[in-house]
Amino acid sequence: MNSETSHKPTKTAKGEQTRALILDTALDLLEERGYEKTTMREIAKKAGVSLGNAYHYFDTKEHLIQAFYHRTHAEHLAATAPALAKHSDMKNRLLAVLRLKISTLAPYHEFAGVLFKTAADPRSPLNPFAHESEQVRHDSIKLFEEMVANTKARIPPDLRAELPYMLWLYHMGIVLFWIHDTSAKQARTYRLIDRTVDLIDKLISLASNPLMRPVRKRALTLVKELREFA
Amino acid sequence: MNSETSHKPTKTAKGEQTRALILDTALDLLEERGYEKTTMREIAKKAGVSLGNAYHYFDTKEHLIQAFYHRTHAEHLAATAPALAKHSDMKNRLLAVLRLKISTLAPYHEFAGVLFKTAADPRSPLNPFAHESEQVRHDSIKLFEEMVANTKARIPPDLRAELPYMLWLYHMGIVLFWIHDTSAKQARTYRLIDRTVDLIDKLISLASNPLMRPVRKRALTLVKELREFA
DNA sequence: GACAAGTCCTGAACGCGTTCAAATTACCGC
DNA sequence: GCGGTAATTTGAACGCGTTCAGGACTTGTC
Repeated sequence: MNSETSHKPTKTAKGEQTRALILDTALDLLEERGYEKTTMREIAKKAGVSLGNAYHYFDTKEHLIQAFYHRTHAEHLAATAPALAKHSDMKNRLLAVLRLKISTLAPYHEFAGVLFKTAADPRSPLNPFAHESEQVRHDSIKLFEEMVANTKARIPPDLRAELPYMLWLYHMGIVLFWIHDTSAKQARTYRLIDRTVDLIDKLISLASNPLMRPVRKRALTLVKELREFA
Repeated sequence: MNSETSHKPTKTAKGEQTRALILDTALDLLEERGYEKTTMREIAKKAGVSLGNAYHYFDTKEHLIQAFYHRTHAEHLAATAPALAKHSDMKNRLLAVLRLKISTLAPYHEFAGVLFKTAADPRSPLNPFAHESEQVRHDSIKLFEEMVANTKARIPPDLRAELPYMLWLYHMGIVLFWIHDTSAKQARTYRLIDRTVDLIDKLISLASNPLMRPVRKRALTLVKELREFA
């Protein structure tokens, strides 16, 4: 909650306070009613500030979503720590990280559609590859870096180097699936996670086989380019 | 142009005419100025109809995009025919299909961002997995089905059955990359196509190896579920 | 404690997508 | 032709996100 460190700072203490007030009010309303049904006028009114003032702190309505990213990411990170301490093998770690991701996001399922809608727009500052989201993206990838770094499995260095980014991309795919998943309690997403993690584990072993070196090298070059593209 | 067969028909001939007029005007303006800068008022005015009338034929501004889908898909399909006749191996076919996809879409690069933005919203009728887009999606996949069906490479039947859908998904990924690609003439996208097609060709051979059967089975079950989910 | 230089805050106004009741026009059986 | 029904068309109105000129307030300086 108090981790909103990534916005341009206000000049006075009062400003900071107002900003936080608006943001908390906004996130409450957004969670309660969804994105479209929450208006900037409502947010301002409930926060007890003028409409124009809300726009003083948040350039657009979409910018409020950036804060949402930070909040859920922080929650996810916190939830993740004990699980990572408990398991030392990558398969179980990956499983835990992904399940926690979904359970963290669960309250926002209805709202998440808009989130990804705006995120998919290349011109939006919110798209995960945009400059403005670099901080969150980096933090997010870092989680997978640590996951990979501490695992003892025999993984060739070239693969090990790109694996965090690949897993991050994979995790984005899972979230995308979850957004479209209307099954009860998002059961399908959890099932997909179980299956894909299993498969990924197998594929990593496979790709680590010396015989696979040429294909692996080629694929990794590709991933590297993709990563640098962003 | 005359292939807009997928909308609920108007009741009079005049209506059909008006609808076409609005649509053509809209697509012209959208291509010229992009999505946000084109207003419904402008479209109506240039088409010589009232604002309300435009809304009589197109429920929302986004619905105009559906027509865009149809148009570019038809163009792509037409452009694709000679290339498919020329090549009989899958690698070159896939290469041709994808390159033509990008060159067909090229004029709309700026506009395509919004297109995918709305397409990513699970509640939008335009998202490629939605019911309303079933027709276009099906047609689009059909192209890959034919591509796979006519190829003589030794591909196990289980893989062959799912390959069209997998290639379609892959092709969506390429389009997504293209949308974010700001390099001159979208050179990076073309390079990505060259590389990935090459890799995919290798991976298909690999996956066809009898030793790979267990992993392949498992992966294909997953893909099948994914496909049926949509 | 007065002044200046910001910063914070206000609310009216703009243009947009969208809706709707009512007016107009086309169609069809007689 | 004629009337009636239904489709087409209109334009005013609504609520929204966003902008902006200006007022109120804070902070630092002497």
